[in-house]
Amino acid sequence: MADPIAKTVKPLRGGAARPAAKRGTGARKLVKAAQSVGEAGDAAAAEGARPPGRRERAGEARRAAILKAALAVFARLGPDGASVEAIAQAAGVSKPNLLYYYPSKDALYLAVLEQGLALWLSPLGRFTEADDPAEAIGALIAAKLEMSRDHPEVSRLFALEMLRGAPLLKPVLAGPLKAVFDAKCAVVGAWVAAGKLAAVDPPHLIFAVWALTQHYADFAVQVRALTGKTLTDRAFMEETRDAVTALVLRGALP
Amino acid sequence: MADPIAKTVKPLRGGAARPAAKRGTGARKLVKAAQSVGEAGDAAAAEGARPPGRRERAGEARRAAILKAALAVFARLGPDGASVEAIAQAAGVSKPNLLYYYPSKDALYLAVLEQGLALWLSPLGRFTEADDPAEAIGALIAAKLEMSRDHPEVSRLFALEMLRGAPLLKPVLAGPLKAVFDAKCAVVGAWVAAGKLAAVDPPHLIFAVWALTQHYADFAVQVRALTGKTLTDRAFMEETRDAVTALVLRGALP
DNA sequence: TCCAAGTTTGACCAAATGGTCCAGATTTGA
DNA sequence: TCAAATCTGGACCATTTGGTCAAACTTGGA
Repeated sequence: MADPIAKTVKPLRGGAARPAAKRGTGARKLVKAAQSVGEAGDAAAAEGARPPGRRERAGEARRAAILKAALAVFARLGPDGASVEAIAQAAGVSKPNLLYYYPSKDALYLAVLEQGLALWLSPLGRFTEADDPAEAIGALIAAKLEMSRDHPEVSRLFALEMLRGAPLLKPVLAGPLKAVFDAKCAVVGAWVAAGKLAAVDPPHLIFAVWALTQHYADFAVQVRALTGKTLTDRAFMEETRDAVTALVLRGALP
Repeated sequence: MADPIAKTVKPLRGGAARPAAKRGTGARKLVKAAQSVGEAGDAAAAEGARPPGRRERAGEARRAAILKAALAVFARLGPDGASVEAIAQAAGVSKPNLLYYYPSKDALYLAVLEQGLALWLSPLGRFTEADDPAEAIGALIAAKLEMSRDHPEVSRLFALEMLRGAPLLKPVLAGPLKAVFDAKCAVVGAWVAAGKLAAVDPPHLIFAVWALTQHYADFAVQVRALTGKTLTDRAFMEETRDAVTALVLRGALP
């Protein structure tokens, strides 16, 4: 895939009308998705609020199945290694049918990325200066680790994007993510100033939490090879959470 | 690339003799490379110790150029996204010429991996029970961070491999790496038992060092987007080293 | 100088793959 | 019940790409 964005923007082919799915294009779409993280779900309710017929529901299910399969395949093989055919097969759908719902591989990839974005960003939730640092940081670590356990493919997908140099994500990083990041850095800074935290460097503290928690998803194979355990193992999950939390808190508390 | 190993093992084509380059095949090769990490360099000296003529040297240079270009391209685009043509171009060589030195894309990929392996494994150097924990851990962190600064592509390449599920590396992980890992865990365990270290969980401590240091190479785009800095920035490098070291040591020392 | 071995490349080939067409099946709404 | 709208998938196409071939070009040594 050369330039996902450029190829995605193209005239619709003449035939039958397509299910409404492409609002916004390329990276802009991702930024928009990222910004609406905290907002209310955009489910029905908005415009044409007619009850979904059997057909519509089936279509939505198919679309979801495709998206799910695509996430799995993209996260494992990467956007280049994954073939449309393979994704279609994994979703139990014919290739042309997949292309009916998502007009191109790039569009599909973008959709997968978009879908994962909210989930990916969510753990850096809303903790404020007023919160207790130990509790807030502990909660963040727990949330990120659960994310690594329950949605490792999402973590891997974004890791993959980072490794490629984040061609699609850069706007998100520089925009919405930076905004949240700066805000959280400020909170940490305030904690430090208030003497609630040792003199840690806020950005590095946040990087540390990310790195420590994502490691168990992105490098799961290595972790498994070396310890024989996975986060799905209840005991290992708790052990990991305790170890990471202890490390960070002991390192950050006064 | 479906199965790098299977495709690599194939009869040499009938024509001219190939430069001796393929000893061992596929994953076995990688394990061998990993095992010989500490050993002396296998430069000349061995068999035919005649002085290298101009031609031979030129060939070796070309081979090195190809390997270097391949590392860069593979690390950025992944083994599937990288085309032989692109690598050849980056190396300033024609495609058939590249294929002359490395009989297939898979073989080249394997060679790149093999080359990086020693470097990748080396930082987990030789620290023993007798060493001072703070010093040893500090040195490890420093070494890994330098690695992230000076050879980020290597780090990314291996991260990529992990994300794909380490099809080629699994034997290395389960073999040589696990051996070193277990040994180092034992050392950490001994430190804990001797009261030189708090009651940390050895595997998680090591994972922590890996995760914290590799993050700055693998997620360099994100770090740059959020802080505007890179490890190549001297001040940022030191700041990072201090932050990571402080975090780990404060978390691990009694 | 001449030759055999090694090196380089333009032209080509076959497979894989993203994407298109179209004809037929299925729903939906009137 | 019927026509319009929407789905579905087999056949097909163009491009990309890993890899091959044969012919031309270097180079080191007898």
